[in-house]
Amino acid sequence: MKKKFYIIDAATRLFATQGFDATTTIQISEEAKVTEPLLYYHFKGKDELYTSILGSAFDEYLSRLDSLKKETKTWFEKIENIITLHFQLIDEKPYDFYLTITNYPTRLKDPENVYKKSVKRQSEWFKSYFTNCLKKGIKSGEFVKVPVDETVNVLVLLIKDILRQQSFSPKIDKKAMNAIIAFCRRSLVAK
Amino acid sequence: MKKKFYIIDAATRLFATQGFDATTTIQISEEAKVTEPLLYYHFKGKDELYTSILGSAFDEYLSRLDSLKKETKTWFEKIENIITLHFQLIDEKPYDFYLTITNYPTRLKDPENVYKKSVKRQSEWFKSYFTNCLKKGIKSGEFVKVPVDETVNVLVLLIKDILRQQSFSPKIDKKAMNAIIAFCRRSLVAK
Amino acid sequence: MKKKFYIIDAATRLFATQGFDATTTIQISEEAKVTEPLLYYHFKGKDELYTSILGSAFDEYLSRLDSLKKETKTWFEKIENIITLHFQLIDEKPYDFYLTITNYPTRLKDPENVYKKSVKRQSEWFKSYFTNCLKKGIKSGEFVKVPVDETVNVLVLLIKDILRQQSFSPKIDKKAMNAIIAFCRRSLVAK
Amino acid sequence: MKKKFYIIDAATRLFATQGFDATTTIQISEEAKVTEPLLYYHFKGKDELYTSILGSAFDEYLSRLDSLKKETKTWFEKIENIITLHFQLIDEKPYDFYLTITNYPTRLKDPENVYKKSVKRQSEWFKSYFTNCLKKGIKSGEFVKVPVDETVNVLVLLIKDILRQQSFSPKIDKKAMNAIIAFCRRSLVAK
DNA sequence: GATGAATGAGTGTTCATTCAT
DNA sequence: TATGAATGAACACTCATTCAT
Repeated sequence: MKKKFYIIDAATRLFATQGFDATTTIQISEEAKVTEPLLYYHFKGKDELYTSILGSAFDEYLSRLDSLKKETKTWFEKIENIITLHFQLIDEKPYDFYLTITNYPTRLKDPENVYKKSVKRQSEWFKSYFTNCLKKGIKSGEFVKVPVDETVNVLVLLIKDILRQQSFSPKIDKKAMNAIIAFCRRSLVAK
Repeated sequence: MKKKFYIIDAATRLFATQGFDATTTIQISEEAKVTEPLLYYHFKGKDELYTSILGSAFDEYLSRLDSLKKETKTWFEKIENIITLHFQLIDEKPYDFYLTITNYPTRLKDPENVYKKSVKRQSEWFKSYFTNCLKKGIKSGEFVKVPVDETVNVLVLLIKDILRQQSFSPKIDKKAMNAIIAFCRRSLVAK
Repeated sequence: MKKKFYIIDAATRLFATQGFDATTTIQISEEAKVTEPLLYYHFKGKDELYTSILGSAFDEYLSRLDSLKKETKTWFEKIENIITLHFQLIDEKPYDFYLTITNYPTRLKDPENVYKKSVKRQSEWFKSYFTNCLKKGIKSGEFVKVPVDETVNVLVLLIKDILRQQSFSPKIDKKAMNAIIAFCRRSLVAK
Repeated sequence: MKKKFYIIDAATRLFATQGFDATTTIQISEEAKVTEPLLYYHFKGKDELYTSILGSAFDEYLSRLDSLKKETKTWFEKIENIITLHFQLIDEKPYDFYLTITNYPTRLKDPENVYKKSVKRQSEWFKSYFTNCLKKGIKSGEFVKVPVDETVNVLVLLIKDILRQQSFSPKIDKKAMNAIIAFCRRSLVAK
């Protein structure tokens, strides 16, 4: 059972750094210090190993999103929290969370649509979260009047790039994080 | 000679949509309506075909950046132009320019460092362009006082995501474009 | 594991009869009644398969040379023994020993210099063996006075051709063997 | 027409040094400073190019054998002459004459049996030449009594090895040549 | 749980050869 | 004579996967 964990660990790292196609089952088994057939004992195949990892990553990702503080003093604090959270996530598990934003490997079979479903959930989560924030913030006068839907997209875009940009850097870059937060605050919060 | 162009065309499309590893030489030749060995007559191999395409894409990309209007009324107009340009680029040649921001395929051999050199040039271009804009704009009072280096990074991040996001959509999404521009303007331009 | 032996066996035969370049991996696998990839499970590639076979052949060859009787009544008997041994070797394993004298395939990669090292050992062995024989035999008056170094070369030449000539004949040709021995005896032994 | 000669020249050199299989038509054309299709204008293909070269080489070889002095004082002089001739041949055209003794490439098509016929002629020439020498020499008392047929084989063997051994050395090695002649003289000529 | 041995299907690449000009 | 462009057939090799134990 310990060995199963090694496999997952090695595979996650390799998939994230090299991509699905460039990672071979032999590489995974060697990196995990395990023989190749064991991989097939624990998983149906390379595809299932990937979707399994991806599924877990998305599950944790979404549950972390859900665990964000509900109560905040200002609406911008909600946006700030989400940016901060992503820097934390990447710091904890860079490879796992990076996989949630890489392109879906074209050759991967995903009969249960693990990827598709998760992406949909994630995208809906963001949309509803940011839409709510913006609408309420504008209404209360905290935010300037911005076109809600389009601005939501800009924010999602920025969030994704945090994952992409930071994934393989070792430590939280506080300056980068604060710059992004400040950039958004100036753009949204009314004087 | 016409056939060489077909090969480049097909390869660009496939590399951009499927990735380097998932694209096979036989796929390229079929898509280009050409036999496989012809690919090896015009290029040393799959690797050279890729780096050749990537090199051209970067060359055009960088020359388009250089051709941006030097004279502008305001400093923000310079930033606006660069955002607009990227929407145009993607509209013209979505596959070519998408390749400039995808991850470098780990298994690709690039003995002449086409990729590395181009990325360096591109990154230096952006850094110098945005740094100049911000410094001058702040000095003149057009922009609010922001930490220059960190804000440059935020802008670069946003630009790259325009390429990524829009690459496979057919038409320029004016609303999305204007939202990004407006988002940046509010964040930078002093009232 | 039995199948690994079949591969070696088939490869040896084919390399010896057709040469390295003219022998394809598929031919070897068919001859060995094995699938092609198995060849790559047991050996790194065609090159390593060849050098592995060549290495074993040289090892056995040199150990057989070393096992020659040390004690002989006359010095010529030593030369006679070496000629006889070569007829025996070819009779036992015609393909293996033939490989030790064929030209080194120009396209073969031999990073550990299996071939080069073995050829050097072999050539030094012959030189020292024959030089010793001739010098001692001349001193004792058994042999006529011949220029040692040059005559050594003539003898080596003759030995190699025994391997070459006999390799693909099924049985020891006693007449041919005795003719060579007699030819040498008349040329060397004093009346 | 000059270019045809370049092709033959380059091909001969490459075939001799690398072997038939390891030599590609591209290599030949590059070495000859000619384009590949020209090779097919002058010859039916790689096979015909090889057999053509081989045929010429054999023709010249056999005509040189025929041109040996008929009149000699002693019978051994005839044997001496043939050894000397081979050192000369190799000195003049090392690649051409080397090809006459390399193994016949298994994959080569030779519909007119250029190789087979030439080898037969050559072998018959040697047999008749040496048999005549030995018989006459023994009868006249110049040679010791040796078994003719077997000794002929020994001599042929030695001759072939001269070609093989010397082919890629630049200059005639007089010492080696004299050693071989002396070796044979002692073995054959009666005191 | 775990593994050494084995394989079907495919991958990038090369080669001798031909075609159109 | 001469060549740039093109191809059918084959080649060495890899990969995800399975089987027997």
